Amino acid sequence: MENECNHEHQAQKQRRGRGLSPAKTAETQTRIVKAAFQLFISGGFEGTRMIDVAQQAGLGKGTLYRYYPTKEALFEGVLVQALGSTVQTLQNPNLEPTGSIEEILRQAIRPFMADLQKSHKADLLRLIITEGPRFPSLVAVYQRVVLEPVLSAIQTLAKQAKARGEIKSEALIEYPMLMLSPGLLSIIWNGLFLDRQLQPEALFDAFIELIFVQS
Amino acid sequence: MENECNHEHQAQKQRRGRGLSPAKTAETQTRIVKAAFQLFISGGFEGTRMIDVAQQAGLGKGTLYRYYPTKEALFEGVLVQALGSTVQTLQNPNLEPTGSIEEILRQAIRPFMADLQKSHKADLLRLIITEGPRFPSLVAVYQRVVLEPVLSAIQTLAKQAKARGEIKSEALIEYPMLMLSPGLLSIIWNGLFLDRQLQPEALFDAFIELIFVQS
Amino acid sequence: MENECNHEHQAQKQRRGRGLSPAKTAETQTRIVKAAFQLFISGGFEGTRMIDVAQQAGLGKGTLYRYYPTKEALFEGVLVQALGSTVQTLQNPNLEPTGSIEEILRQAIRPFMADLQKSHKADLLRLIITEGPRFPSLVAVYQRVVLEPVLSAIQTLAKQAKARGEIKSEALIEYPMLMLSPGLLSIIWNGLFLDRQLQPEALFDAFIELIFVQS
Amino acid sequence: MENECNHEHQAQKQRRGRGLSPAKTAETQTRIVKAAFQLFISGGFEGTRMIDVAQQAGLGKGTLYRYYPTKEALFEGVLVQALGSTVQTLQNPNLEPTGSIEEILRQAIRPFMADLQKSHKADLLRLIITEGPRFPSLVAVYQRVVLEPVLSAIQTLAKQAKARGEIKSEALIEYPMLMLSPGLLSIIWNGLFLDRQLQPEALFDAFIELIFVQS
DNA sequence: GATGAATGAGGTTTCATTCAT
DNA sequence: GATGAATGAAACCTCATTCAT
Repeated sequence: MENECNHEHQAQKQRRGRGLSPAKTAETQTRIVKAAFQLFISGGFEGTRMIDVAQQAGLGKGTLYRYYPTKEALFEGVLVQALGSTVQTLQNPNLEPTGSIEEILRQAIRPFMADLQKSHKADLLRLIITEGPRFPSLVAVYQRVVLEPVLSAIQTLAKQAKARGEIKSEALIEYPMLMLSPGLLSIIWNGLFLDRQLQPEALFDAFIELIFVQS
Repeated sequence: MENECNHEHQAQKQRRGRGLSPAKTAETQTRIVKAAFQLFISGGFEGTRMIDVAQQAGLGKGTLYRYYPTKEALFEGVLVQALGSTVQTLQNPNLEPTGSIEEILRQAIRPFMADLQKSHKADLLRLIITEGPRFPSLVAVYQRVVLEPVLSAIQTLAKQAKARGEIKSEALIEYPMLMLSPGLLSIIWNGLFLDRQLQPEALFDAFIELIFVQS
Repeated sequence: MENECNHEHQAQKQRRGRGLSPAKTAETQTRIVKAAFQLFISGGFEGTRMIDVAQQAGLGKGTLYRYYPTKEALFEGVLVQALGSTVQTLQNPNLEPTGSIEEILRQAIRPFMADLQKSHKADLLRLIITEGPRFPSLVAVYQRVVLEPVLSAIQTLAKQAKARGEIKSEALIEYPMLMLSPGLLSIIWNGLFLDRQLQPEALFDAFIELIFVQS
Repeated sequence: MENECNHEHQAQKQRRGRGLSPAKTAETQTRIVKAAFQLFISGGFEGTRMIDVAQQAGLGKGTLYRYYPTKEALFEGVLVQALGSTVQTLQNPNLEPTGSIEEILRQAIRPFMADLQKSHKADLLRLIITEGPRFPSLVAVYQRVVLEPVLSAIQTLAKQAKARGEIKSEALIEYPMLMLSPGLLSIIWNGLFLDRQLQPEALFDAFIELIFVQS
């Protein structure tokens, strides 16, 4: 009753106070990352000004630079942070070996597709795609911690499917990334054609159907 | 103060036309577009300076501005021009109705895939993807003159395939863009992972195989 | 919340005084001055950051500002302090009236020259020379407490020398600062040409020799 | 009578025009160097803002950067230019071998001393002294093109004087820079004690008198 | 017609200083 | 008393754009 949401108010209201606080640091960090991610998403790297990030986070410019020494560092920091949650998602293998490979694929990948939109993974990916050439190290990290594991898993499944005869072609063994192409397509598509969005799950379902629903 | 040398711009070249030497102009245009395209490809919109375009084209900055009044205009002009050749490619339907849909698809789309790399269509697409949000009108043009016709054609083929029983699923009818996802994947992939390039045709072949080579 | 420990600042040390532990304070002062002097020497006024001074002194920025309210105050405080030891050195007149003026000059000034390097007087002088225009009050103090007394003493000696016939010229009476020029030269020289240092004493000796070893 | 100082007016009046001119470039260059030198003299390197230089020169910031890509480059450029005139002065040896070494020294060095003030050589020297540590390359140039030749010449004269018996001491042979110390003293002195300026020539005369007028 | 010198808004970054804890 | 997170004025530098020649 008294003022339980006291600090929340302050965060919103752009507190002019400059005091220190033992745990405020973490909150400031969070505010920065959140603001920066949002702005980088909509404006890209070049299109985002440091002062906008600061204002969006309710901070002064200088504060930003206490946490990230350059705009590049901010960008990388934000993306690496965002990448962390992606990796966490991936670490829920959740692969029940019961059922056909088709089932397993659906179970394993579809949730990720569905998650692309709800979480900001699609935005993250779009950012990496768009700004990748400027941040090769970021791309390398992404490749190592996200892409390679996923491709390996898909390849393994593809081999099983081939072994079990559920798939005739070896194409998926050689090009496991094909399985991700519907997701990629939806990300790019939705980034360009704002008035005609595609559901990644729907696209993925269609893709699976195309592959398996034959005979 | 007086204006007696009104026709001074004619003096340079042939007397006939009133405009600036049309041949020279066209060549300069070409040089600009070529230089700008190349630079936009490697540096993106923000990363390309007008003076670099001018120098690359062997011109002065002022001259560049005679042809394109702003950097935006230059970018759009360049992309629209590049788009033109894409459209030309598309207008060779070349669809021989003989053979299975699979054959037709291969015949129709695979050359385009193979062409992605050789011509600079992949680069063009990457540019549109990257800078699209900043140039919505460009995206609209691309959608209208390239994407829609292609998707329509694919859809038509997909309907035929379904009708003929060559494909069981209706997925491709609803989501014809799926047929383009291997190409898109290779474009994005090659833009990010410079040390492990994917051949669009190979990816497309694998995709077709995955769909059709069943049981 | 409660305030019963109003005297908490006493608790740290002896009960008697009310002020902040005087010993601690003095030590902190010393640390600050030492750190700041060192940094001002190598970086000049503009080139020295307050945070570096604080860190070098093992303090927080805020603490630094408790002792010196501005960077200017710190600079002046440091230099005035350093000036103090110079003055002390000067107050050992040590002028034994026995022997020639040449002897007395050597005895009186040479130790000071030799001291220039060992102590940081050369650095101090260089700082005053370099930053003087920004701190006129400092220069005035230096002029009053160091320069004038020294010049007076030299002048007195020069008059004696003239009276005794040890020097023919009256130049040194009118321009007593000439006697300091070898020291100044070495300070400036050593500040510029780090790889070819000059010993102030050697230069001073040469100067004296030049003046007196004639006939 | 008509308007002979026509262009001078424009220079003063901060011409807003942006036009190009084949020879205006040199004038702009001159304006920049002049303005920058003046400001660097009074404010030092750190104390001079690029925008002030631009305004003082009647130019926009950007124009400054067309001519000098960084503040450091501007500083070095200005000093090197100023150094040029110093070197020119030195190249009038003007040493008439008639008369005593004392005469020659007076003839050779005194004009330079007298020139220190009138031209801006004293200011130049003060700048080099003050900012030297930040611009070692500049110091090296100065050492090579100005200092070494001068010291060599002095040394040669000192040897002659010794050989002729005009000087008993070898001090000047080993430390030829002593001959410059009165000049240096006056430069430093005048920079610090604005209300009690010393004439370099007077100081130099006194110095010479001290050395030669003996017995 | 072509040119490039000139411009200045706008962006990044630094750092002296404050003050809540 | 001490601390360092927060602040924002101010400095450097870039580059799209203009226009006199």
